[in-house]
Amino acid sequence: MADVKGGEALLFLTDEQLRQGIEAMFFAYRGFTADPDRILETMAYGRAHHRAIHFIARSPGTTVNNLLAILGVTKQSLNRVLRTLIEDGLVESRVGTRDKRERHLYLTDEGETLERKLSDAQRARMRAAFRAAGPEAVTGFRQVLEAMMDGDMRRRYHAIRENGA
Amino acid sequence: MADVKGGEALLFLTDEQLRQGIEAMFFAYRGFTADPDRILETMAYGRAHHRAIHFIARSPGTTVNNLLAILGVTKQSLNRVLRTLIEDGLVESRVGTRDKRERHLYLTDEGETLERKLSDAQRARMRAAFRAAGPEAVTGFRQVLEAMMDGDMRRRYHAIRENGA
DNA sequence: TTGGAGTGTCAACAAAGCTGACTTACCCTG
DNA sequence: CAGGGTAAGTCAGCTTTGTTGACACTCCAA
Repeated sequence: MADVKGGEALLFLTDEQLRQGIEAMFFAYRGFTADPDRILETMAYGRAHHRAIHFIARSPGTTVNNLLAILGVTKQSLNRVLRTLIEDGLVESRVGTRDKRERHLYLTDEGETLERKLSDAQRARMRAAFRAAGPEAVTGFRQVLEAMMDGDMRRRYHAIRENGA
Repeated sequence: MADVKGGEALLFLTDEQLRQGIEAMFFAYRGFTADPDRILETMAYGRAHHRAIHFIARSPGTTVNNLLAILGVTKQSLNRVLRTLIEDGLVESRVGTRDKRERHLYLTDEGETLERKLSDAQRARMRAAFRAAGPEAVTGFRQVLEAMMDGDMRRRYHAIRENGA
């Protein structure tokens, strides 16, 4: 393992290579969020609303606490976003049946319409990038991103994959 | 897992695959910024300061206008950040010799010390991710990220690579 | 029945983005 | 050399999205 890597490591782990990776992340993330941002700024919503909508769409019936952990923000911050989405009729909050303290979150039809609009735009860019780079590059892309995550984020990433399939 | 892979080449543009790519970007970006953020929050600086410091370090003598274009923010927003960095003696602003309207930006020794501290942390994570994923994955990672950028960001990305080498 | 967990809310604040309007200094061209 | 445009800086005011801290309510479980 260490031997195999020795020569290659010297080539691709120079500071210059790493810096380029860092800058690639920075510029690519801008592109990644650009399309949804453009849509959102025509309404009274921001990126935070998009994130909430995305993960509610992905795991319908998720609790507030679970969403909190996924998004990594305080409940006060999430609550403000969630409240506007509920007021505007995009998200429905149902009291739990098993545990009535919990609120389970669902998108309404209107919420799903917006979700589709946002994710269509984001997926279109992702699709174009995947297509341009090719399937092998996509595999590598995902491997590096996964390795870049913090441990608990990686766990959540996998949990959602199982859930959302 | 191995036999699934053949089909993956055909299936990698399904909505589910694209969604996983989107979520991978989200969670990975969190990891990407986590280490510098931890360092920055012990001082009076934020992510915006880090970005300015990074690109000044990368292209010493860059002008305010150039930095503006790279970062994609308004001059008012950048100016606030830059002003504190100059006041604190991390960045030096020199009047241009050829064109005296321009200010050329350099890191001071103190600025370079912080830059190194931040970028060491970020590079360490990038290095670990690159090492874990392997050189082929790194190539794919960069191909996909580059394809995800907006056109002018891609141009800047390459311009910096030439500059910074 | 009491303690703790999950949730929601209020208040106050900070970081970092935005627009618009304006000044100062400077370059370049007619 | 005058005028128009460019680079930078600044002031004021606003928005989004994050933060703490304090507190109330509901409900489960020991």
